[in-house]
Amino acid sequence: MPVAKPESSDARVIAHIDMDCFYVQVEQRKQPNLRGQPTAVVQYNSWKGGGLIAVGYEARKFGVKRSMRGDEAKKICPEIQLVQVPVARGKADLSVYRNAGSEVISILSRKGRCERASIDEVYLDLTEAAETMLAEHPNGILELTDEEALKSHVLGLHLDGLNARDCVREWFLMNDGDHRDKLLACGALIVAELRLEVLKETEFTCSAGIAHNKMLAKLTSGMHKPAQQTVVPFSSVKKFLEPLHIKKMKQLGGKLGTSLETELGVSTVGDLLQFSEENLQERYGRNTGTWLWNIARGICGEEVEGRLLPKSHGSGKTFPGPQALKTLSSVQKWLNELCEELSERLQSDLEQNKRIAHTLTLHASAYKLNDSESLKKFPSKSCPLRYGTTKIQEDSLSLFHTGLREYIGIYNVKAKGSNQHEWAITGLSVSASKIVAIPSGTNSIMKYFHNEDQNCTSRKESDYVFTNDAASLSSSGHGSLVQLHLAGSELEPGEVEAKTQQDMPGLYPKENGTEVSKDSVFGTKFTDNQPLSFFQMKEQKESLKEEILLPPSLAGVQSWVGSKPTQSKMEFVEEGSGLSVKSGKQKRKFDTEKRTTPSILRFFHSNDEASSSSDIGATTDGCKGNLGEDVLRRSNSWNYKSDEIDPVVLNELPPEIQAEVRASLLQPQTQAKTVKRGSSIVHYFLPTKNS
DNA sequence: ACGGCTGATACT
DNA sequence: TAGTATCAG
Repeated sequence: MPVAKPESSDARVIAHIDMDCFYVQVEQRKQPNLRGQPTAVVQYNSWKGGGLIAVGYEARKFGVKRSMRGDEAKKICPEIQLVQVPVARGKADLSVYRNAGSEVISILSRKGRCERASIDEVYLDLTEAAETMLAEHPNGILELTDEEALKSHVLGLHLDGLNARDCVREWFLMNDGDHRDKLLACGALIVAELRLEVLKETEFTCSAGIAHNKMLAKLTSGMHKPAQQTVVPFSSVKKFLEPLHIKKMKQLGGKLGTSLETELGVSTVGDLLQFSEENLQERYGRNTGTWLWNIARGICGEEVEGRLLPKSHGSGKTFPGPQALKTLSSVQKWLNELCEELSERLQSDLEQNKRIAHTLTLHASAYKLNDSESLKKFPSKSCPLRYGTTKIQEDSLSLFHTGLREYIGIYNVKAKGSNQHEWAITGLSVSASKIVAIPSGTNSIMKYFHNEDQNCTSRKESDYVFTNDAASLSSSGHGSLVQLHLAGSELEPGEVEAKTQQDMPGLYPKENGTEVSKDSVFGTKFTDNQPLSFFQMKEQKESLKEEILLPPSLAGVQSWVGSKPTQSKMEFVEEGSGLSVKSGKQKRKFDTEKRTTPSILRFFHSNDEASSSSDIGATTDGCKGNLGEDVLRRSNSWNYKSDEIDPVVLNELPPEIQAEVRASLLQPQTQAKTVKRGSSIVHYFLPTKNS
């Protein structure tokens, strides 16, 4: 749920940009003859004309609404042009809209920190740009105000008698005005400029809200559509919010908003003001309580995250009612389609953005026939993600089996075996998450992630095994380190070292290495045959929480040990299809814990003996087989908390590495506190230019 | 027996 | 953690 964040004392300038009926615009650009005509985009069309997912403004005049069926829309608006969403692999494919969104983002990210909020929405932090502009034009910005900015809507402006336009001009000029409002005026100018650039370069129009925080910007970006912008001066916040229905507020459109209405009798934001923070905390918990208290007053400290790329990719499809999947083979067929799309998107993310996803998750929805517990939810399952279409397909199917067994229950499995008519699948989706950027300058790693077609015919260098094992490997026992194993590769360790060094100049410390302090080590020891380089984390004084500090992709290229382990306390164990590492200490721990295994992170592995033999069981029924068990094992196999990188350690790294580590951090919300405003983390997420 | 598909976030 | 729930558009 919502989380409260204090708002900094300094005034910020935040914009929320919202593309106007985006999918429709994309289609109209593709087919210019549709411009000016009532248009909507529909998804599938065999059943009642398909579902509308975007409606153009001309069509809205007729009362056409999103989530109407195509047939309904035709009734209301016979002239309506219904454009279908592209279909690929038997399902809707939104990639053209995703790519169009990327075009926009790459333009908007020019002027400040930029956060991709959704496929057609963006937040911008324009504080620095606005401050700079104001500093350069202390006597007013009239000469800068262009036509577009003067069309802004300024909330709370009294338009008594005067021409609205003159009022706005006056507001932009205010010499006596509040400093904060002057900043907003600059922000409005910048946004107007950006919107024009977007229009010029993409042919898309958008609307915008400009305010001191995300909440207010978001709230107002949609107030005047299409192709207009709205400013929220500090002084008008209170009056603006008071009469607003609470369900209009982001996060309050659902159950929480309903609860406020029914339990507290609150219908407008103003009504919320009567409740003390303590009261709200008692009812909704500390975080949510404070958050509610704050937003009622227009306070919202949420930062604009510098993120231009999505944090996950997914591909899914529903199979409503009669189309529900009732056989394993139909499930497999559809999973294969979904995985194919996902794999394609992962591959292009890798090529365009140099990012690697680490987790594969399967979601399904199902109902049971003739069963009292037919409401039970199908469990989601996940495992480490291996690149390659068929690997993703295999793993997804295993995850499905694991989920299915849990769903129908172990007893039924035993009794009924492969009875195919106890369940029906109404929805399937596969997604890839924990996406981490590969540090720049490590292009060599790219070739280890190619498509499986290439994979089969090329060398077997894909035998790297990233081992990422908290607390088990460091000599101290408390620290952690991350290692890259070279298992059975045709490349010799020396070759790899040379390669890596060549690709990452400056990555390795100088000959004699750095001084190693007692508590905190960025140690690297080279011996002739045993290059041993690793980060060892500082021992936590207060807690023994395990922590792994680097995303595996980073860690993997920055440190590795030869194929022979040197640490005396370790033993390498062949287990299933991968290498495991155990320390004596950890062994005990694992033995007492249910189905825990030493950690192994394998991004991929070769189409090798070990993997194919035990990895994925037969796709037949598998009520008894250990289908999915390997997957389950892998799913426990790694963890790290990148936000727990010891700053002492981090600061000892070469500057460029530091930057990369920071850029790769997961959990940006904790990071946001320490990131200086305007420090350009976005730099590491270069926009992808889609042609 | 239809609002589909895709994403983010927070809790546990 | 992984898995669930909620929310949004």
